[in-house]
Amino acid sequence: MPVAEQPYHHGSLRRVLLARAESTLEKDGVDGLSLRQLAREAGVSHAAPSKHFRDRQALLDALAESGFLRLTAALERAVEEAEPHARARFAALAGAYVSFALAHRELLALMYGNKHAPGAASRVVEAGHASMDLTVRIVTEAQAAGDIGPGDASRIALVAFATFHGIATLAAGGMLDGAPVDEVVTTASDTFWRGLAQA
Amino acid sequence: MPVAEQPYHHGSLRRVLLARAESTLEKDGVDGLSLRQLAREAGVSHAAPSKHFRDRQALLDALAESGFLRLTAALERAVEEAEPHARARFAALAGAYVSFALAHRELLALMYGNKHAPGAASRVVEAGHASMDLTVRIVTEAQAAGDIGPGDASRIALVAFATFHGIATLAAGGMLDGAPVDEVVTTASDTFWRGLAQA
DNA sequence: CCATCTATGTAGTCAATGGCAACATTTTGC
DNA sequence: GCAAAATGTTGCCATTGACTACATAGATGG
Repeated sequence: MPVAEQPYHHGSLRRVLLARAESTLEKDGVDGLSLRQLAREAGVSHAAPSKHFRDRQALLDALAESGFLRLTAALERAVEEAEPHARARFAALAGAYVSFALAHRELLALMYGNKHAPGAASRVVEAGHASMDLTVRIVTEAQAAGDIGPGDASRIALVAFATFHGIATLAAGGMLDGAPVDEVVTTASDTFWRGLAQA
Repeated sequence: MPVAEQPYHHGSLRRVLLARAESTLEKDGVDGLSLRQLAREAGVSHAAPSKHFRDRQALLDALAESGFLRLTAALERAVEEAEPHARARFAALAGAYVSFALAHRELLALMYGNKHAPGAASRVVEAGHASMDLTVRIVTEAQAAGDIGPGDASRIALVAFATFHGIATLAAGGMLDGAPVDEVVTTASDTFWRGLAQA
C-alpha cells in the first residue's frame, strides 16, 4: 500500500481557500466566486469549505477584512516612504489609496459593500477604521506643525479618506472621462489641502 | 367560458420587472434578485423575462442606467430649488447626492459596479456622465461669477463628484463612526470650496 | 380581409450552486 | 489511552440561470 497521496486532512485549507478566492475574485468578479469551485481547486470535497466558512458570505467577509488589513499596510508603507512633511505624506496617502484600489477593484467593492453578516460587519468596519486612523494621524501632525488650520482631525480625515475613495471608485468604473488618474488625485489633494490650510 | 383572467401577453412586463427588481434590490440586495422570482411575482412563466433581458446582467445594467437617470433628475431638482448662488447650489448638489445614495444604497453599488456587459457599459457610463455634467455646469458658473478661481472645470467637477460619492459610500457602509452625515457633507463642501476659491 | 411575420409568453430540461444531514477520519486534550 | 472536537466526505435537495422547442397574440402588408 503506497502512502496516502492526499492526507485526509488538508492541513491549511482555510488559508488556501482564502488565497485562491482572492485571485479568482479579481479575475472573475465576486459573482465568479463559487465555494464548490474553490473546493475543487483545493482538491477537497465540495462540503469541506463549510468547515471553515459558515457560508459564502462568511468567506466574502473574511476577504473584506483581510483587504482592509492589507490596505492599511500599503498606506503605512507609502507614508513612511514619503518625504517627512505632512503635505507630502498626505499626497502619498492619496496616491497609495487609489493605487491599491485600482489594483484590487473587486476586493475594494467587497470591502465597502454593506452586506456583511451581522457578526462580521463590526469586524470589517473595525478593520476599515484602522486604515482611517492613519489619515487621522497625518492630519493631526499637520495641525501640530501649523501646516493646516484647526478643526476636528477625525472629521477632516474622514472627508479626505472619502475623497480618495471616491476618486478610486470613479477611476475603477472608467468614469474619469480620460483624465489621468494621477492628475485627478493631485487636483483633489491640492484643492483639499488648500482648503484646510486656509481654515 | 369566462374571459381570460390573465391575457396571454402581459402588456408591460418589462416595466413591471424593472419596478419589482428595483424594490427587491433595495430590500434584499443584488444577491437577492432572481429572474425567476421576479417572473413569479409578475405572474408569468420563468422564461418570460428572457424576452426582455438577455440575461440577469442585462437587467442589472438596465437598473444601473435607470439609476443614473434618476440621480441626475434628483440633482437637477435640488440645484433648482437651491438659492441661486453657486456656493449654495454646490452644497445642495452635495446634499442631494448623498441623500440619493443613502436612499438607494444597493442601486448605487450597481451603478458604480464595474461589471456591466460590454455593450451596456457605455450606456451606463454615459448616463453617469449626465450626472457629472450638472456638476461641471455649476463649477463653470461659479468661475464665471468669480466665486472660485480658474482651472479645468471638468477636472474640478470630477473631484467634487468623487468627494460626494466617497462620503456617500462611507456613510452607506456605516463607516462614519457616528458622525452625522450632514455635518460631514458640510465639512467636505466647505473645505473643498475654500480650496477652490483660493486657487 | 386575411396570410404571414414578429414579438411575446410557455413548458421542459440541464448543469451548477449553496446549504444541509449523516457519516468517516484525524487530532487534541484530559 | 480515550473521549471529544476538528476536519473532511458523500449524498441529497431546492433554486437558479440559461437554453431549446413550441404556443399565441399582434402587427404588417398584399
